[in-house]
Amino acid sequence: MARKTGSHSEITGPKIKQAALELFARHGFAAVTMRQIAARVGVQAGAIYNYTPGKQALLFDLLRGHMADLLARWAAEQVPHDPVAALDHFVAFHLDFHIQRPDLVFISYMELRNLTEENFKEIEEMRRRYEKIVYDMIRKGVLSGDFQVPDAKITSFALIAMLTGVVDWFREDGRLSSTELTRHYCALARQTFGVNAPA
Amino acid sequence: MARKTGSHSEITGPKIKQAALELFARHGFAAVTMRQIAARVGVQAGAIYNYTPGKQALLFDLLRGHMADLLARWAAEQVPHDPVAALDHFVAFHLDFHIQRPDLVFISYMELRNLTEENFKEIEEMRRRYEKIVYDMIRKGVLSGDFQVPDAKITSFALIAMLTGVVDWFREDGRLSSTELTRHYCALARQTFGVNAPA
DNA sequence: CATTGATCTGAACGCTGGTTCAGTTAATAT
DNA sequence: ATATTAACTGAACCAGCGTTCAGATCAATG
Repeated sequence: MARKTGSHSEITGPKIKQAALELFARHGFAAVTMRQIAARVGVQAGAIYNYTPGKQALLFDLLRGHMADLLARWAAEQVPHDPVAALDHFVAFHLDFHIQRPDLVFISYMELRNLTEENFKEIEEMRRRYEKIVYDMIRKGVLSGDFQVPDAKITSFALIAMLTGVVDWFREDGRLSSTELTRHYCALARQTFGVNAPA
Repeated sequence: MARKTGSHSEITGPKIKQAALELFARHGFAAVTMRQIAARVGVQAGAIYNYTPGKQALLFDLLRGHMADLLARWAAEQVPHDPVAALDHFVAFHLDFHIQRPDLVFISYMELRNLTEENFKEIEEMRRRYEKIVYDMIRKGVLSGDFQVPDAKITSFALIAMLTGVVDWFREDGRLSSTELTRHYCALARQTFGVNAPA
């Protein structure tokens, strides 16, 4: 053998993923060319195919990795039993996770339809698992009497939408710090859920 | 002269816009070809250029028309003076307008980055005007003491996000009628805004 | 130093894109 | 009947696409 496996590949591989991520987020999957990705890495287009079977796989890996990361991190969280504390915990977790990955969040929503049917189903399944977590959390709070919401399903969608929408405008160097952001959204979510007294 | 101006064009023109709208919404602007649009209208690709300067103009006209429609319709609304009634009114208006135009709502969010910089600015400006309407409504309610929210700006974004997110899942033939939907969201919005007694 | 094989280049392939335009068609006006 | 012209066709143009691959490169090995 000569040249240890991955002497450059350990650099080029991740650089390709990163370049693809940034370009997909900025211009959209369909509008980005393999040559643009290659140029950003400092390589010719053909070299990309040493690291991925094609453009579709590049997108799919990004989305699957993102969703897997989201689910794994939530699974590792210690969620309080008290429904109101659990809500606070979820709001903080979701905001923190998402504002740290604006590009991934963006393409995970925008580029779903550029996945093949097969790949789409896999991502959709992961997304549903996450939505179910929220739904179950709300149901528990409703049953315990801590939450008062018009409809648990609607409320789960509304919560996710209002939280995830944050990445559209939040900037680290903006008016609000991420700590203040979380505090405000915890308060807002409690109101939305009809929580009366602070826990 | 022969053949009255627009004997067919009054049919073909709108059909092109409609076909472009549906295809852009389903597959994304970048993934749709002029030939696909033409095929759906029952015409050759070249014929489209009798009605629009190009693909970019097709997208821009759809987005500008949508935003202009939104602003014009809101301007025509008789908004109650009472902040809580005004909130209900806005929620009903926004939901009604958006669930009637899921495709336009979808592309107005998804395809912004496929606009030229110039065109983007024009749409962005209209969007800001709409967001200001919501912000001003919230400020009034906060000042009158009817609303209690952690931050008016955040709350305006949160409200728009949670309402607009509805088009992602709402279906006319689903579990909820649009009337029930509106009722639930009015209740949810009131809670979110910290409104105590029903008006 | 010669060998090896992971890594990358550069050119090519077949295809499809938006757009253009000379020419055809057909409905109306005279 | 003939002239007029809006509406459309069909073919072409060129640029660019994703992908492939034979060969160049070169750091580590023996």
